[in-house]
Amino acid sequence: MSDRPGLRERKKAKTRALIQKEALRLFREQGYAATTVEQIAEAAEVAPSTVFRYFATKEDLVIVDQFPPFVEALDQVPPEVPPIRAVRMAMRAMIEAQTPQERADSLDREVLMLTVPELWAASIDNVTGVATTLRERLAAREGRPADDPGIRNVTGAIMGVMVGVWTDWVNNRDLDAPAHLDAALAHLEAGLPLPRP
Amino acid sequence: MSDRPGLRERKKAKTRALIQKEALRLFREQGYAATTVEQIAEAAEVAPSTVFRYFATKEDLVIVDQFPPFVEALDQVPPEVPPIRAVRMAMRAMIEAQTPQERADSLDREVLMLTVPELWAASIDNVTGVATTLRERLAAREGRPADDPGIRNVTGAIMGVMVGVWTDWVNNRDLDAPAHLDAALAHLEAGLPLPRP
DNA sequence: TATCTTTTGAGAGTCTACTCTCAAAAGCAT
DNA sequence: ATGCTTTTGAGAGTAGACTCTCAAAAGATA
Repeated sequence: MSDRPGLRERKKAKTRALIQKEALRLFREQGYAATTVEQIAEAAEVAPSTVFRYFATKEDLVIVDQFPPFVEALDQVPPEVPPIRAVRMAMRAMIEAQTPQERADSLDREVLMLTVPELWAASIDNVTGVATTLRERLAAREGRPADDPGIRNVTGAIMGVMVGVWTDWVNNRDLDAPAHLDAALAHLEAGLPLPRP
Repeated sequence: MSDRPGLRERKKAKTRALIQKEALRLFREQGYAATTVEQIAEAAEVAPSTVFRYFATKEDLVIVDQFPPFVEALDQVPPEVPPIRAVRMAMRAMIEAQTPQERADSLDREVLMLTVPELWAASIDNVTGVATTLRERLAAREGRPADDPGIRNVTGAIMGVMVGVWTDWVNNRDLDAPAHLDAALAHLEAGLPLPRP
């Protein structure tokens, strides 16, 4: 009854990964809209219909739900830690848990998502889902109702600051994104002071 | 040489407005994706090709650039006012300058944009444009470079808080959006305190 | 009214994501 | 090897956004 995946399963996983890899490469090289599913199929050496068997829509080739690990990390931060600091810590923990390869891949994918409007659209459910979950968790931590405006504002500000860092990073890939993210959250935590010269 | 618009021009404007009005109605009633351009044409009693003559894409039926008035309002706030407060004041000024009808219409359109992923995508250029402009103006006000991380964080937080209010409002249209927006910015201005029970 | 210009409708045509069907191929179990 | 199940490829088909063309309609001009 040992069920280590059989050849069939392994092959499926391989095909799936290959299709996605080729798709991302083509998207990067010629743009998302300019790449047809047919081209992807050809690059991955499968039939177009096979592509759709693995990914229901073209957009699904890019979208990944990266959130669960973050929530886990957040849940491990002791509840007396205030919200923004908790998010900061969870963020760090998550990033440190990734291998450099994983980190590079996920950042890569994020660039695509932030850069291509269609993808940003397709992932919006994801993003609002993240915001909602984050809000619920933070509310729970603080012993407040989920619809508390204060919690909503904190969550919004966190998301906004993160998007700010991302976009900066998209425009300048040399930036150390994790470090900037941490610094930005620290700044937010301090109440966003802007000392005048 | 007086050129008050002739009949032709007036008719064009009317047709354009009618098409857009019918489109928005249909989008509201049956959803964006479920509404075909053919239906819009039929509702507006024009040929489908006419719809495309007025609006290059289906998305263009919804998208409007609402930002310039806000920038103007912001520029009128004296430079010694700190950024978040300045935004707050500009926001208020802008809202108060609208007629109730205009206000209702623009809020209506915003719901659509926030609700329908395709539209959110189509307007993303607009949104990032807003963020960029806002960032530049705030940087100028504070006498800092446009790429200052502190300014980026403030801008991001402002945008994030605003989106938070919008989404709350989408889920509960009875909310007094302008009031909530103002309160949220005030909260942000105060450094997002969350006193524990 | 007669002529010139602009706008419109009709409709055929393109492109591409996505669906469906069915038979061939490939892994699987005995 | 033999039959059973799953996966695949081939290919035809649909839908809907968007394009193009051309002749008819309508506004402008004199």
